[in-house]
Amino acid sequence: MTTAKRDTYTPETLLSVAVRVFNERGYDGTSMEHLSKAAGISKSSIYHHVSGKEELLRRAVSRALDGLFAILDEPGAGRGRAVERVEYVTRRTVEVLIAELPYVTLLLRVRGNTGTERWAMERRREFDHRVSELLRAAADEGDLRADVDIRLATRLLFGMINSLVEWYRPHPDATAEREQLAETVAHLAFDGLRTAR
Amino acid sequence: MTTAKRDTYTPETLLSVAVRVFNERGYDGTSMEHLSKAAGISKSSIYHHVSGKEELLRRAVSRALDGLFAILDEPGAGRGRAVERVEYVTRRTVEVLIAELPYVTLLLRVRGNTGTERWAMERRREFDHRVSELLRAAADEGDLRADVDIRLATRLLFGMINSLVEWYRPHPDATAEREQLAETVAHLAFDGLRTAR
DNA sequence: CCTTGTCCCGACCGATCGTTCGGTTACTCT
DNA sequence: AGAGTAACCGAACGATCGGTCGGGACAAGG
Repeated sequence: MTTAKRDTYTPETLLSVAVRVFNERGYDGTSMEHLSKAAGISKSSIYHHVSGKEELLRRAVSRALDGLFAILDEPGAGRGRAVERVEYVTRRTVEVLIAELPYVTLLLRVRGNTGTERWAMERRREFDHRVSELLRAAADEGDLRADVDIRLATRLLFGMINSLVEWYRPHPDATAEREQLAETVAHLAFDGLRTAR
Repeated sequence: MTTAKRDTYTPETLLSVAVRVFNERGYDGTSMEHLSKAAGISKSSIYHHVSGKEELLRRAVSRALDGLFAILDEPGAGRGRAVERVEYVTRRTVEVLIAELPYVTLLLRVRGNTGTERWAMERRREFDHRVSELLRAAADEGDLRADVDIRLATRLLFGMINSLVEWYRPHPDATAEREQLAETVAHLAFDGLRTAR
């Protein structure tokens, strides 16, 4: 079963163009006219492939959310000491965020103006909550500093990771770079910036 | 010289309403109609106080930028070892970010669609660069881990700090809470999350 | 009383928004 | 060749966009 080569748009290829423009101009700042110029087809032709602007948003954030939630089902997130599971999830979150960069970028920027956006925000909160539980478990096992509030630490940790979408621009063919980035993030989060005292 | 009490809007009081709505709906997602409903005056009356939507944005991000740049002129940012200056700027950035939370929030979300937005992004990059130079100096003095790339560390540090705007909601009358938050952020960034090994 | 200026309003402007529609092109299958 | 259909288009829809305009309400000063 081979996928026939197409020189026309599919919902998926159209999505990749749309997400790029959404991230450049913001979702609300992007008109269907902008999308049609970027895709090289007329505005009305877009509606042959997708039902409208909001479906493009829904497809994009769904892809991002699926990638993130899949991390929690991986073996590394479910066995070992909690602190090791947190480190694993941290690293993998960085990797997924990079692998699906434009989609996660869009996810992290939704403001809640539409039903789709509110649904995405809720799912994202759920993911954060699952990781927060892991951090809590690691604290209970004595592997995290006792003087730091867990909810605060969770938010700062995600703040650091999620900020990647604001500045990281991947090199092509640089899987090593990606792994090292994940390593550095985890290293910084758990061991800090300062030299050992 | 006393400021006469007013029961009508000034550009400043109107700004505080506008910024709140901008942050709730996004700048592009906010119409002048939205602002007029939130302010309780008609759409056309807004133009009696400000020249238009973009002036509101410019006033808001200017206020945020002025607060941030003022940190760099404070004595604590200019004397002592570089690593201490960085810690000071980190703490003060958190404090200013909280003190001017809605304005900084708006600043951190501009996408560059208009001239005002691009100007704001450029000024913000300049601030980041100034702090990055401090980190570089601290690394040269041997006070930061040698195995971490400075530009990467700068971005992660700012990512962590700036993420505050996404979740921190200040209590009224909680200056102690604010100082402790700044302390925790600095502590986490420089000493890490893990218990001492 | 009348003027002056501040503050505000409803009505309206041209432009643009997301979306729809009727119809044309171009490829696939028989 | 002819039928069927996926892909696409220009034109237009009602709604809403940011912004303008002429004028009314009201307080202060004469």
